[in-house]
Amino acid sequence: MRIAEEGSRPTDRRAAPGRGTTVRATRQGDAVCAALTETDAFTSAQDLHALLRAQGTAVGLTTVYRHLQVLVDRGEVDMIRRDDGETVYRRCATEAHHHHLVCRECGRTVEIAGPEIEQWTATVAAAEGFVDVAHTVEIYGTCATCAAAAESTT
Amino acid sequence: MRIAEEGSRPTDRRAAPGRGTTVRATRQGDAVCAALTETDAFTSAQDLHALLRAQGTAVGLTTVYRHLQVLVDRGEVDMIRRDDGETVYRRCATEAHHHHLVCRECGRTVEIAGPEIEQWTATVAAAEGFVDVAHTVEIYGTCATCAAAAESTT
DNA sequence: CTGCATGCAAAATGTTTGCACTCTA
DNA sequence: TAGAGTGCAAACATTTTGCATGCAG
Repeated sequence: MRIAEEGSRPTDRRAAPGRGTTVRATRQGDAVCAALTETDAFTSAQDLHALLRAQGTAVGLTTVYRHLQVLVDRGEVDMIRRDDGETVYRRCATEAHHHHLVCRECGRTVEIAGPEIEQWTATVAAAEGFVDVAHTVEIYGTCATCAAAAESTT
Repeated sequence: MRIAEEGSRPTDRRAAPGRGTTVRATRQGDAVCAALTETDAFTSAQDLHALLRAQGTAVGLTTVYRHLQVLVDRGEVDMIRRDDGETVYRRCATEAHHHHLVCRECGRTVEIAGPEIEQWTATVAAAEGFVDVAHTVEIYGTCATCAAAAESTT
C-alpha cells in the first residue's frame, strides 16, 4: 500500500491573506482566482485553462496547476477527484468542513453540512477501533434545472 | 463539464455465475480472481499485477486491468478511486449497496451499511430539488492494529 | 536588482487500445 | 477450429518537474 508522501517542503510562504495566490500579485494568479470565483461548478484544471484562454487571458497550464495547488493547500479551494479521474476544484463559501451535492449535468454545487454524518462516521469508525478518522461524502444527482431541461428535450 | 461515457458495448457475455471472469476459464483469469479473493484490502491493478508476478504467476498488466473491469461491471468487485488517483479494487462480501471503512496504513477494510446515511443523502438531495441521486461515502482511518504498531515504534 | 513566478518542453503516472498470437471450449 | 483471451508496444490523458526567461516588489 502506497501512501502519498506529503511534502513538508518550505511552502510556508503566506501572502496577504484575503486575496492573492502566492506571495506576489501577478496577472496569472489573479486570473486563476477570478475564474474560480466566477463559477459555481467544480472545474478541472484543464477546463479552467481552456476557459481563461478562450476568455483572452493567456495563462500556462502549468501555472494553473500551480496556483490551484497553492489555493488548495491554503484551504481556500476545495478539491475532489471525479470518477473519471480528473481532479476538479471549486471555491467554496465556507472554509469549514462540509460536503457537496453536485449536479452531474451542469456541475452546479450546493454545499451541505451534515452534523449527523460527522457523528455517524465517528461512531462507526470508533466501533471498529479505528482512530485518526476522516471521511469523504459527496452526493451526485441532477439538479431541478437540468432535469427540467432534459424533460422538455425528451 | 465532461461526463464519462458509459460503454453500452455488447459486454453482455455472462459466464458461469459463481466463478470465473469472462466466458472462458483461463489461468490468468483464475489468478486475478484468486488474488482478489485472498486479500482483504483494496488493491490497485498495479499492485495486484506485481503481487501475481512475485507469486510466480505471470500475468500481463493489461490482462489484470481487463479482468478487473469485467468484474466491476459484473458487480462482483468494488472499485474506488484513491486520493492519489489510483483506482483500487476489492471483492466485497456483499453485492448490496454499502460503504467502506478503510485503514490508510494497511488497506484493511470493513464493509459498513448505513441506513441513516442513505436516508440523509436522499433527504438532502430532495430538499434541493435534485433527482436521480447517488452518493459516495468512504471513511478512512488507522485501524487498531496499525495504530498499536505505530505506537510501539514511536 | 533579487528571486519568485511563468511557461515550454519533457518526464512521470496510471490506464486504455491496436494487433498478432495463444489456448480454451 | 473459431474466436475469446493474452500481452507487448504504443497511444492517451492528466499532472508534475527541469530549466531558462520575465516581471513584481
